Amino acid sequence: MPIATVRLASRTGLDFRLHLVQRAPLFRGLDAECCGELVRLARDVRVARRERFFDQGDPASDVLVLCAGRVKLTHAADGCEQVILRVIVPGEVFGGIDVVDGGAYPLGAQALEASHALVWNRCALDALAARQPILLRNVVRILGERLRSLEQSWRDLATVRVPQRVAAALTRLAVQIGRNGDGGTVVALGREDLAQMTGTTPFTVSRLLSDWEARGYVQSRREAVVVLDATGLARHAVAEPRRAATVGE
Amino acid sequence: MPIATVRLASRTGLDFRLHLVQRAPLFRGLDAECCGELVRLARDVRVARRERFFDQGDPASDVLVLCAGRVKLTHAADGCEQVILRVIVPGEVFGGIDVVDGGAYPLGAQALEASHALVWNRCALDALAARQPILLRNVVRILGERLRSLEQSWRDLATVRVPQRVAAALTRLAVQIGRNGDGGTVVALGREDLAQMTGTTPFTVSRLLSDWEARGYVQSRREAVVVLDATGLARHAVAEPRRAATVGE
DNA sequence: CGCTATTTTGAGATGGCTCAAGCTATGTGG
DNA sequence: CCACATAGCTTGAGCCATCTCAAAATAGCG
Repeated sequence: MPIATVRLASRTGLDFRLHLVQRAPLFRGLDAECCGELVRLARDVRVARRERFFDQGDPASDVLVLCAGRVKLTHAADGCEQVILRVIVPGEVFGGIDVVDGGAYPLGAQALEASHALVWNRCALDALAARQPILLRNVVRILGERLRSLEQSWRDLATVRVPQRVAAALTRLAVQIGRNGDGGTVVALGREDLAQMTGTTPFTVSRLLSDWEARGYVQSRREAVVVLDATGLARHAVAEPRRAATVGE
Repeated sequence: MPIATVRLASRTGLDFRLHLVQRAPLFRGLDAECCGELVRLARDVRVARRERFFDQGDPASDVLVLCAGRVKLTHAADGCEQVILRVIVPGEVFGGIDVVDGGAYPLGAQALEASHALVWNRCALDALAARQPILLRNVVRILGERLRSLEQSWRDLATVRVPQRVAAALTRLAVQIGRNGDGGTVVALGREDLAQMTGTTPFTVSRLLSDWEARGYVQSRREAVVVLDATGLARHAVAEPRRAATVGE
C-alpha cells in the first residue's frame, strides 16, 4: 500500500466519527453542534503497518486523532539515529496542534499496525478554536501533560540505568498498548523499537529480555514481548541490584 | 535573605512593570487595557541567589514572568539525583501555566543569581484568558516550543556522546545566559549545574573543560566557564573524534 | 522451501562513572 | 590583615555497564 490512503467516509459511518470526536480528549467539553461540524470537516486517513501518516519536517498542515491502531512518534536528525518519543493510542491527538503557522512537524508518525485517523486541516481547527476557547484549553492541558511526561522521561534517561528504564518502559507499555493473550499482556514491539524508546541498543534489550524470560517475568516473541509478571518486572525496575545481563545466579 | 521576599511595587515603578508585561512573549498581542490590568494584578517577588521561587510538588498556584536574574528549573525524584531541564532568562514565563487546577509544580525553580519576577495568581490569569483567547494561544505556542526543545534534547541524551552534549550545551548557554567579559562569554554555571543539564557527572565536565582549556576554547573558572572560541567548541560538539578526556595529542 | 528480517549470543573494547585525594579560591573570624 | 574553614574544582586509578561487531539461530513470508 502506498502512502496514506484517503477516502471519504463510506461505511465508516458518520455516527462512528461523532462518537470518536465526542470521546477525544482534544474535543472534551465542546457542544453537540461543534462536534457535528467537526465530523463534517474531518477527513479519513488510513495507513498500513509501517507506513507513515507524515514525516518529520513535512509542512504541519494537519491535526489528527487516532481512531484505531497504534502510531509511534519518532525523532531523527541528519539521517542517523532515530528515537521514539511516544506511542499514540486511539483517542489521542497527534500532528500539528502546537506548531505555529508555516511550521513543520517536529516528529514523524509511523503506524505500528494498520491504523486509521480522523484528520483536520489546522486552519479549520484554528477557526473553530477562535469561537470555542475550550478547545485551546484542551490543547494546553494536553501539551502540559506531554511536557510533564517528557520531563520525567528526560530525567530517567539521565539518571537511571538501562535495565530499570527498559523494565519501566515495558510495564508502562503493557498498560498503554498491551493486549491480553497467552496468560499475559502482549506488547507488540520489536527489540529495535524498545531500544529506541529507552535510549539503548536492540542487543541490550534482547539480553535483558532473555534474562527476564529465564526468571519468568516475560516471554520473548518475535516483534513482541509478553509480560507475564508485571509485578516482578516492576520490582526489577526499581531495585535492579547489579548485573542484569549475566544470566547466572 | 529568607524565602521569597514580597513587597508592593515601590520604586520598582508601575511603568517598569508595564514595559515588562508588554515585552513578555506570554502577553504578546494583548491590548493596552489588559496590560494595565495585568500590571495591577501582579505581585513582585525577589529571591536571593540559591533561593527558590517554588519547589517541585508545591501547589501550583502562580504563574511567573522573570524580570531580572537567571532561574534554573529542576526535576528530582525521591530525594536523589536531580537534573536541570531549563534555564529561564528575563522575559520568560515559568511556574504553573500548563498545570491543571489543583495540580503541583512539576519542576522546582531555583535562582542562579539574585532574581526578580512578576507573579500572578493562576486563577486570575485563567479569568483573563477566558476574555482574551490570544493569551491561550500564546501559552500553546510557548508550550509547543518547549516541547520541541525537550524532544530534541531527549534525542541528544539518548544518542549523542557526553563531550558533544556538553559542548553543545555550553555554546547554547553562551548565547542564552552568557555575559561578555575577559575576551569571551562568561557562562556563570558551576560544574555540577553543567553536569545536571547534560546528564553526566561534575567529574566528567571538569575533565572536558580542562581539555578544552588546553586547546584554548574555554577558560575554566570557579562557578563559571568563559567561552573563548565558540566556533572551535562547536566543531568539537559535532565531530568529537574519540578520546576527549585524554589530554595528549 | 528458500529468502529475508529479526533476534540471540559471544567476545572484546571502552566511555564514562566511582571513589579517594589533593588543590584552590573565597570568605570569615580572630 | 592573616590563617583557617569551606565549598568547589581537578586529577588519578580502577572498574564495569553498555556498546560494537560478528556470526549463528529463528521465524515469517512469498
